[in-house]
Amino acid sequence: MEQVTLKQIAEYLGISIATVSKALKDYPDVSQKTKDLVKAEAERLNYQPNSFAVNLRTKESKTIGLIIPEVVHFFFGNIVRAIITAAEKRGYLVIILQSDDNPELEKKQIDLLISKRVDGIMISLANNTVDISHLHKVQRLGIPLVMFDKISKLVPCSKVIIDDRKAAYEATKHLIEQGCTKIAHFRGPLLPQNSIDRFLGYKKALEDHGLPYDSNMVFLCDPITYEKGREHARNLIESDLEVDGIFANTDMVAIGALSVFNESGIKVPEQIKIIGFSNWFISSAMTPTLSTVDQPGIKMGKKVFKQLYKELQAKKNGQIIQPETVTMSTEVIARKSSAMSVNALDQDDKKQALPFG
Amino acid sequence: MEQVTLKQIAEYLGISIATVSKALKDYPDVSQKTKDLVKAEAERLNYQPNSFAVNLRTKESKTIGLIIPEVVHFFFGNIVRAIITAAEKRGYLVIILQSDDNPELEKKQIDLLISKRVDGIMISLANNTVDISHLHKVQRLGIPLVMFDKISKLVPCSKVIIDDRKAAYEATKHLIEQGCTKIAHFRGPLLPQNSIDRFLGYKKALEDHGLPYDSNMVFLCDPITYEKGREHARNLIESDLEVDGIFANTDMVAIGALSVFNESGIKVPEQIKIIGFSNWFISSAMTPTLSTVDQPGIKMGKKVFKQLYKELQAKKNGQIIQPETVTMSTEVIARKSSAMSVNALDQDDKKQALPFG
DNA sequence: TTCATAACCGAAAACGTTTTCGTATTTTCG
DNA sequence: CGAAAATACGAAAACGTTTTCGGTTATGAA
Repeated sequence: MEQVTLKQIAEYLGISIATVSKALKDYPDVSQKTKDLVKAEAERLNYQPNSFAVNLRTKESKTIGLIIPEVVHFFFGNIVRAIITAAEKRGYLVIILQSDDNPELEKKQIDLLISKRVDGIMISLANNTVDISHLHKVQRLGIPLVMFDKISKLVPCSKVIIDDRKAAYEATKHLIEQGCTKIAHFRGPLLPQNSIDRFLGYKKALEDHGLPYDSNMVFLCDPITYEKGREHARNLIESDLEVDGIFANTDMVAIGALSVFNESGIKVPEQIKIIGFSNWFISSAMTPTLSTVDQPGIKMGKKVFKQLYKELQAKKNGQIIQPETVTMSTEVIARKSSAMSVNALDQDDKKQALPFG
Repeated sequence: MEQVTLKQIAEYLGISIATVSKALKDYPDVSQKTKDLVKAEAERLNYQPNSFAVNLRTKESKTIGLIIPEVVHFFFGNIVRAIITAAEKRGYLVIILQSDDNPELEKKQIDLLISKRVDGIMISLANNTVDISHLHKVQRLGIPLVMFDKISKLVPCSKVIIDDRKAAYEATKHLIEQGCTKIAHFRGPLLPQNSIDRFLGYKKALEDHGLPYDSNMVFLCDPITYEKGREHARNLIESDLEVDGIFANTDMVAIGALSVFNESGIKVPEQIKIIGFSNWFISSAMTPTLSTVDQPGIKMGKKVFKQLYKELQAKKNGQIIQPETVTMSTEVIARKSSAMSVNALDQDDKKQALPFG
């Protein structure tokens, strides 16, 4: 029932606590004989070190914190999964907190993690976080910090991101190559760097291909939801705008739009082509299948932890490490929703997102 | 940079550590004057108790563990989110581990949580967990344990589940009420109680409505994936089975089947009606929208934590608590994929057009 | 004044581990 | 054989907190 302690093993064997401790950790100044004895006894009693005491003594918890806006989100879900797995391999556990895109909450959660004395923190910012004093606090306390996806350039820490601008450029370019000349953009909120960059990439692609930019063709989705996608698709239908392509900030929005077109008898991709963003699993299950931009969640998660781990090690060894920014590459996944002709092959759809369940 | 300790506050104010500690916790044997002084100083120095020391002293970590088969899963995602939020409100943090439906891993993770000395554990079992000795170990150590969704009846702990059998019964009944008489079931793996119960509910509904049960109409989906749904839908089309309805073990499978029908020009719901299970968000975004059974993830998550919290409190007060099993209610969500045809004659014609092959 | 009582404070143990440093014993080898 | 070196072990401090219990001072009543 009660957990065994070093003391009990020591008393049983008639030796000191110190020796028991050292024997279990293979210190060189313990004879092989006592090591064997101690280990056997520890095994027999099913000894497990009391991590509270270890934490107090070693001043580390082997626990790291992760704050994300939303767990129930395909992209983040993949990242979370990858981080948990990678961390576990290195003996770290992950405490996950969800900010609900609420900067106040985010701040509180940082404080919580600090008070729990986590060894490091990984965070993807809430959409409208502007005050970043809580992150500075983390750095002031010397706690390794890695930001990903939704980052702030004002915090001098390592970051793992994708090149949203380039990705959006490629997505828009894809539509152009498929023959679109009047491309609308369903953009995300005004504040986060991501949606700004995606918007800029869209705009740049138009310019580079000699297409006019028209601000009426940009629809603001705040929040970025399925419903907003539907709403703007209806707006589009009722307006007198001529549109033959849509680049949506995220798959959710694209799917919303797609559903409206399906219901209204507007043919996708014949009458209008659509491309989303993130490559959620579900995008490959739509009818027609949704073209999108693959955002490598799993790779990113791995990288995020790897970076944090590097800094944890550096801190242990008393080294100072320079912040690094890693940019992950993305890839346009061409599916039917942006196909040039109905006959267009959908064969190279091997790049599937991971299944849900 | 370095965190402030009680000792520092004590030295600064020229009083003892004990008094500082007690002042901060409003012990009655400290004068108001010193309380004010201490609190002001603590505030000024931004004092935060060292949780390692508190843990060691109080023997609790204010941290609980959560093991689920898959984070990237709509249903679990909702549960996770609800648990995290509820836990946070009570001052608990949640360590999340993902078993990947792997019993070995599950076992290791339980050990990890035990060694981290979490105050309690919540778990949804891996699909093919049969050996439950690790759970008995948890109970032997007196760690409060709550199981949910994927449970084992062999473990005497509190459980939060849905009545899968009844839910499946209702879903099947719904199809019957919509006019289906030849209903196939895409079932889940053989082991987990969930898929057994859903299968039994399906069978019972057939019997109660005078429809014959045919084991050829039951297709095993192991694992329960989109791909399996597609695969069996194709099998169905190529077979000479007459089928006018499908009850799928989960939305993912249903969506897989739906996509095959869409591609093959088979009209849903006119030629075949489909109902899924879980009410993933995406089911409402399909074309046609997918009928399903709503599984209240958020409510369940709240309940799971509430139950665990109750047991944590009981343990603190030295009380013994009887395990409780809470059954959450589900609800059939009727959407287009199971809608009755507008024209009854039309429906009859279609029925004759079957089988597909 | 004297004693009982209340109010306030601090010494110290305890939680279980890690690690330094000192000491006792054994071994080595000229 | 004796000194130096290697080997094996333990005492004790430290991590920062909580809490018991005893002691000191102020307060009030007799």
